[in-house]
Amino acid sequence: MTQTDTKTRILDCAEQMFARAGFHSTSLRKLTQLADANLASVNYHFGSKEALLQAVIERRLLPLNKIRHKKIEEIITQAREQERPPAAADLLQAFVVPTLEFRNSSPGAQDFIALIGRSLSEPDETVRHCFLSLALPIFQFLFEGLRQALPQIPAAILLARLQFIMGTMSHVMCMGNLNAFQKPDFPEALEQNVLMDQMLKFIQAGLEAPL
Amino acid sequence: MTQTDTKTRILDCAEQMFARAGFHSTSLRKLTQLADANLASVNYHFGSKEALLQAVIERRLLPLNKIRHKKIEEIITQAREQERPPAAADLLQAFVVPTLEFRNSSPGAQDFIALIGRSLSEPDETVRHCFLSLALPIFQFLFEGLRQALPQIPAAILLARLQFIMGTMSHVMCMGNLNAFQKPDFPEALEQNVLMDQMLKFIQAGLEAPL
DNA sequence: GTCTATACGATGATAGAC
DNA sequence: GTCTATCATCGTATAGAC
Repeated sequence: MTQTDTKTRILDCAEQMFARAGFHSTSLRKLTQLADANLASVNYHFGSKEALLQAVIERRLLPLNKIRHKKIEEIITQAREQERPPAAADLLQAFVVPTLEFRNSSPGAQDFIALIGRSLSEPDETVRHCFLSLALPIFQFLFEGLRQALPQIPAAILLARLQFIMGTMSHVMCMGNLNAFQKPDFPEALEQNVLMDQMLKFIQAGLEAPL
Repeated sequence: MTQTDTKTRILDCAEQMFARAGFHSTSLRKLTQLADANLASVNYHFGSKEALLQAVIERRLLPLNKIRHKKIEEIITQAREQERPPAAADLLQAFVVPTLEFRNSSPGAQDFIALIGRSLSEPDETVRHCFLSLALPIFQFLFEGLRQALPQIPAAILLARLQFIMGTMSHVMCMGNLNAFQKPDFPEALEQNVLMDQMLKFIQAGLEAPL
């Protein structure tokens, strides 16, 4: 065993490469080379390339989801104690802010967030499912909270709006501070914190848009 | 020459397969098999797989962008004649509505819209650039219109909001009516028209969110 | 000009011997 | 755990038939 064991090194490299080049464009040869591991070690430790992806996502998403779940739960119980419905803005923040904090917690986390941001619109069924199966419970929990917060909005419409929010988020998470529209006569990209603050304002306004 | 010529058949099949399985997951062998063409014909007609993608995108995006450009221009000149700034909602509609109409114009167009929806968050640099280079001018034109419509919003923030809008749109375009969160105890997906109407309301509200 | 058949070199994931 | 072999498949190039 070296400083970090083979399995962890593979996970770290996979996270980075899957995020930056995409799952299918990442070859196990390059990956194991970068991770200073043998080509066959991926199969040994994880079983297959897809199982590696699953492991990469699980490693970070399960803890993150626990935090998000707890925060959302706090908002809901706090509101119930005060015998009022939870505020939609609070619920959104409880979901988004931990994601952002997590994202800034380590370099690998940033890659990871980009990875899951993309997973939502992944063409490949299996890859998308790999992410969705782990993410659905927290989406559902957030949705239930929002139902209480905004009972005047029909459930189907609220769900659609939640999807819009996920679209916005996943796009921002993918791009990071890299502005896709960057051109000479375009304004400079916003500072990261400001961008995230603006995103929250954007999705809050959209969520509560007039019917 | 058969009913449709080889080049068109290849374009049609590529559009469908790139959209549904992704660019890298689509092999030229399966593609040419489906298009009832020879493996080498892609290289003969287009030069390479990437050039084929470029051709697929150009074929539909150039005409669509012309329509969008014209509509946006109409809104702007109309506003100028009445010596008032254009309305942000009108500009957004001028951009979004032709996209939706186009999307419903043919089955292939639906695949195409999904394809470009995904292109915005494509990990592969070359694929993303292939789309962005064709889409940037119309983004920029829309941005200029929005600048006039909402002069009170700082340019950098407005640009960020335009990015959020593109994120929402691309997500919806990718998914189509397929609800990613579909689960037993979730509400039914909205009808297509209602979904699009809701999307417009969402992005309009987000765009004009309080600073 | 179009299309076909076939070959090439590279790379894919995986499995079995060590 | 590693090394190496294996075999499928990839995108592309080319030579020649219609």
